[in-house]
Amino acid sequence: MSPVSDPSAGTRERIISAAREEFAQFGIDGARVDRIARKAAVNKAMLYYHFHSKELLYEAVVKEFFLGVVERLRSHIEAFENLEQALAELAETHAQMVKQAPGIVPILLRELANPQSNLCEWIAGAIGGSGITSIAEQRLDEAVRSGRFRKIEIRQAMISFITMSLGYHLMAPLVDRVWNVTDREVFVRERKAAIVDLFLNGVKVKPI
Amino acid sequence: MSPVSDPSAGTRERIISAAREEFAQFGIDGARVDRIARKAAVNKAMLYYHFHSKELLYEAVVKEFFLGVVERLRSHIEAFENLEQALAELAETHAQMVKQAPGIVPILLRELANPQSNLCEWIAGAIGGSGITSIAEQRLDEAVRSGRFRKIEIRQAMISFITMSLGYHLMAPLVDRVWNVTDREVFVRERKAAIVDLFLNGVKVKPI
Amino acid sequence: MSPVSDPSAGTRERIISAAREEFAQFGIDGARVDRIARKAAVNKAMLYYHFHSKELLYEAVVKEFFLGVVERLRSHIEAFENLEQALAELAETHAQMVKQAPGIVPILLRELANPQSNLCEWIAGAIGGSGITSIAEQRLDEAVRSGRFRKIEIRQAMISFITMSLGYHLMAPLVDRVWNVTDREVFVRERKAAIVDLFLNGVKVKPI
Amino acid sequence: MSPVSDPSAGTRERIISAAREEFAQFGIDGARVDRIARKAAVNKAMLYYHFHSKELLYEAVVKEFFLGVVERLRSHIEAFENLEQALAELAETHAQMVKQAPGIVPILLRELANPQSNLCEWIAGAIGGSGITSIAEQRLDEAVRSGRFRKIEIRQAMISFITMSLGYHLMAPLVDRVWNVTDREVFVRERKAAIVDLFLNGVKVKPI
DNA sequence: GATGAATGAGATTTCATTCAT
DNA sequence: AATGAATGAAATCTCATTCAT
Repeated sequence: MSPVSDPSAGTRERIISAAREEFAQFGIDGARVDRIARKAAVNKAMLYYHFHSKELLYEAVVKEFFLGVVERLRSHIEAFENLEQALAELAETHAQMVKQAPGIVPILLRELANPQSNLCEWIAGAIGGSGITSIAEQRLDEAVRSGRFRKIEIRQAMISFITMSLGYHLMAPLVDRVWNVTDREVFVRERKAAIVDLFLNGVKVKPI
Repeated sequence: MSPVSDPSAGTRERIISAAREEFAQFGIDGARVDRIARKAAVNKAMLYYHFHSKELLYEAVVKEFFLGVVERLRSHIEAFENLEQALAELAETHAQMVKQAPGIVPILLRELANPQSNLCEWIAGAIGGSGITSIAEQRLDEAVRSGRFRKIEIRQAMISFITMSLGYHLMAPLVDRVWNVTDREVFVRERKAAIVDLFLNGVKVKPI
Repeated sequence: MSPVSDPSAGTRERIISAAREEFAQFGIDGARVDRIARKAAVNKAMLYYHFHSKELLYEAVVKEFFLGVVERLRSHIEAFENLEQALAELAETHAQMVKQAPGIVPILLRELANPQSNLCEWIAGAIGGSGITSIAEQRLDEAVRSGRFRKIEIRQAMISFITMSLGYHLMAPLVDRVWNVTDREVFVRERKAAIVDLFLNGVKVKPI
Repeated sequence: MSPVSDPSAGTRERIISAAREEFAQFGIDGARVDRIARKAAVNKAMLYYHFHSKELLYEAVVKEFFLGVVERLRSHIEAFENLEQALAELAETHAQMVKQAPGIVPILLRELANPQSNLCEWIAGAIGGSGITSIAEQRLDEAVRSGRFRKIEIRQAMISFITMSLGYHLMAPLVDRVWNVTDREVFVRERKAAIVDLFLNGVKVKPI
């Protein structure tokens, strides 16, 4: 609630940062331009000087936010050649992302909920453009061709892993209550192992 | 946009139905009381007569909506003793639910996004209360004890299946674009088989 | 400045009346919605309830205003068969109109000044639709055919009379200063005779 | 909309010129300082550096504009001794002025509409100071004294001619629609003759 | 002379909610 | 149960003007 943005940062950055918080907490409709300005310690008119409208400010926030996230994802992933490690790393990255940039979860959720969202399109483009998915696809493809993995549908498999990993973080407020998860920190650590285990076992060719 | 509710239905029902649409499309903050009243073909004051406030109307809508859904879930699930069938049926039920009550997805997403939501709590209660999870838990437990399944963490396994199934529906607007899903109908059908296959393979004890 | 509208009048009427004053004094851009609401002794939101926007309120005001004026013009004119009397009556009506509905002059002036005005079109339609001009045209035509008037261009003649009569009222703030008109009341009385005299002399066939 | 002012012209001139356009189109209340600056291709602050306020800029524009116009009027008029020619020339000058400096009409109209305008006073002074009216008055006076013209009220006559000539240009958006003037160019040419004819016939002593 | 950023006051409009009937 | 009109508070956005450089 109090002004959180670094006052030495540029005005534009302070606004973006304050807006990110506000949009994360309240969504675009619930967000209040007044509050954003106050948090950013700028005159309300400055918002409009820099971003023209609440809507465009929102877009700027989301795009900047996801660009950063996607970049981090990409740089984390590509280092790994070993698929087992890569999966673990992916799950770990999801967890860290959620922890370090918590605003991204509600923002993403609300975009998923918005039937007119053109930002989903944009986000998909950013993810696709980063090459993450094609790297993953290649690795899985190799594993299947080499006979290490069963003849699974690769696309479905990728989506399964993503939903198990990221999907949990999105659904956590509900899942945690239904399954009585009390210490999320611990749970997430265990989950990382559990989903890699499930996935690999589900996918690998059985001996004999 | 046009009044959709059956005008012969009771006023209360017409309002609930119009409100469900509105809240699904716009969320609670984006929803407009005027629009709801117009869609329901009632005077705005009537809406307050029956529901006291936008907030309470929202709660009424959500609770009624989820009660129905949970009830349907439960009735579908409990019939099955065979776990393989039950999993397939669960995935199928998720798919049908999304198709027949499409408003539920955005509403759920926005509740997940709302940090102060006490409705998540309520929904979790409804799900827990329905006994679905405990039935599932028992079955998995038996399977592990009997040695058919590996010694997995049951809770994580359940969550993994749910996220693979329901999680996809929540994340579809993004996932479909990233992985270029064009015919969702077909994709969902294939997915049902894929996740049951992955799950069972991932979970079963391997033959020597 | 003080609330002038009859508080017993209907809300809509009070708003129209207050708005007429405001628009006459300040023009649409200079007008303030706050002031209109205060003058009409209504809540600002009422303006929007009844008229949707400042722009539409303005249109409503102008249309209502001119309809009244045109109607008065028409009823005054058509009584006269004698053309001399009709001209005098027209000049008199212009003078009375300006006196009794003073707001109409600035409003008309500003519409004339507005290149995008579609209200000028509308006003022209209202005038044309009232039949005033065609009555006038017929009478002049008869006078020319009968040989009482010279073979003048009727359209130019009509416009000449109108500009001499109404045009003075529009240009009065300037004309009065240039020609040092101090008592406008007297001046207007004299002018009525002067323009009828000039017009008839200018138009009539000269006795050999 | 695009910057129209000659960029090689001095800053001050560019601002004046852009402002003239803007004020002509929108009036002082509708004019936007931003737009003027953009059209003049200068920084907004520059505008304040040179003119101190929107109001003063407006005054500067109007005064410069009308000084030019009055000067042109005067130089055109005084050459003529023959009154018939002088009248024709006056009408012609009005027409040219409107064509060459079209912004002047809306500006004048809005000043006429503004009850607090002190610019009307100033314009009247400029016109009076130029001597146009006194020249005209003398000539008419001579004509009456010499017996060529009837004993008309000279002031009314002058105003009648001015309103017939200039008044048409002010009221053209309305008049053209009411009387279905489609080719204004042609109409204005014919009008010049028509009003001189009407005026002289209206004013001259009839033979016997 | 010139600029980009900043500001305060206020403009129009919106919206959940209530009142009188 | 039902309505049209009314309301207050607040929302978004605008705009003339000024400051720091």
